[in-house]
Amino acid sequence: MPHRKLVARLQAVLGVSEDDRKKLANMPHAIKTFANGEFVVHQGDRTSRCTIVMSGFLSRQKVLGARNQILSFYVPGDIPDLHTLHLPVMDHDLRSVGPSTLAFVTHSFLIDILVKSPALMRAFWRETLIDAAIYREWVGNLGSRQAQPRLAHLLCELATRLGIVGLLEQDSFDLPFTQQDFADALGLSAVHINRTIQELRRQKLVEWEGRTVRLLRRSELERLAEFDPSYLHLNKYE
Amino acid sequence: MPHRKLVARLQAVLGVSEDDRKKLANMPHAIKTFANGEFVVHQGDRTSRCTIVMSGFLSRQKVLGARNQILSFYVPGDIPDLHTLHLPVMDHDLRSVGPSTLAFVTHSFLIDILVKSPALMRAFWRETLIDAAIYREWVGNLGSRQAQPRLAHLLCELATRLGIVGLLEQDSFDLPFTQQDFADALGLSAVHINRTIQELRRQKLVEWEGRTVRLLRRSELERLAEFDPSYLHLNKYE
DNA sequence: CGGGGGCTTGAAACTGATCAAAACGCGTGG
DNA sequence: CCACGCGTTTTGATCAGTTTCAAGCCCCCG
Repeated sequence: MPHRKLVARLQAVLGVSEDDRKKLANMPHAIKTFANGEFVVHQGDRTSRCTIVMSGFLSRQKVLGARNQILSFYVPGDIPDLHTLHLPVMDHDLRSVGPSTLAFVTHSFLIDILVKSPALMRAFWRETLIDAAIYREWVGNLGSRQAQPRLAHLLCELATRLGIVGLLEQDSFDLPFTQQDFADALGLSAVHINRTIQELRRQKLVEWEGRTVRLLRRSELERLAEFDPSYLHLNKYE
Repeated sequence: MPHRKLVARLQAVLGVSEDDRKKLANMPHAIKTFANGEFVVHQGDRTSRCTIVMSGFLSRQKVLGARNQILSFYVPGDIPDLHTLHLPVMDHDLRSVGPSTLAFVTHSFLIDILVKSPALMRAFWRETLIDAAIYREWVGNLGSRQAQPRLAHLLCELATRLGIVGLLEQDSFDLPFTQQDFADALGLSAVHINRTIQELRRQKLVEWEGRTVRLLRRSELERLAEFDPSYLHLNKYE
């Protein structure tokens, strides 16, 4: 059952019936692995299938002038292009950060099961709304915080989202991101990201060696980042 | 028929049948006017109705540290809190910028007509997806452009969105926004917004007196802003 | 006529960018 | 097993864009 993480997420986010759970578990799908940096979908593509992240990470990005702006990250269990159900032309790229394994499900199949199950429709719509809430939070993060709290906020978000799908161990997680990736996501230069990380290390708020990040004194870090997870709408009634 | 602008928008965005159009036109609703700066909904409120902007402007905002970050603007025809259908707890404030007239429609009524009309469901879901696409664009705008193109991009977006609902005359439009509002939206200081406006004026890219903005040499301005309206998904098949 | 909010201006301070180079680490091929 | 090479991280120095603070101005509204 390859969609375990997706099903787990949908359940965490909104009660899904036993019947619907079966439908999800038995979705016809194609599986493909992607190498680091490989494009999954290009800006301007018209697509007729959705992507489910099974392992690894994706970034949504857009080339703006000289920059490669990252608009969001996706973790296992996410459906980064669920919106293509109703907006089939991609207005940005989807790219693998580190190696990843993805499942593809056709729009027609999804539409079919959504039409038959209002609860599932609601759950999927809700997923796209939470995606939007995350962008909103990023707008606030980029618009109003300086480098240190800005980076801290992203780390808190990633930790929380990874926690939902069981990829967090004692506030520690593996990320295939380079410092340049953080720079691209946060609107800062790679050099400044480096110095900001060092500052977080110096303050004993994170351990960060290679691709492994551990949040120390997480509540302290969340205070610094003004992180309030309510925008992730983890409670299925909110 | 108070929802003319909304109906016009939904038609522009996705074909809606004659029957559905009637349903929309006859929605039971309450109308209320708001003064400049008045709050429509507060962060944390649990709401059971949606708001349609009939005239004026709303801003979605959140207090972050010392800043009052504006996350988006809404123009006539928009439904700024459509997402509360599935995420009833607001994670930010909704506030009138200048005086506005708003219509309120209950969730229960909307759910009812959406369940009965898949086309309408699709149209509304799509609206929330376009809302998300706008946030994405803002993330890119804040993360990768400096003051002048950043402001120019926002102006181009507002002009385009106002154009859809017929509030643009020869690239000229009225905005009740102060320079501080632009600062709050763009993550810049009011002083710098002021200097940036002056620079745009000096380059004869805008006329900007009081509350009236006119875009001169719009294509030039769009080039400066790297503005590509495709993210607004005005074409109903994209 | 007075008051106040918004706009404008100037000067100084600061955050983060840029440029450049060195150090590090890791996989590959010899 | 070592040497090479390339991408990433780190460091230093200088530079640029933007903020902050402060004051003055303008204009509309009461």
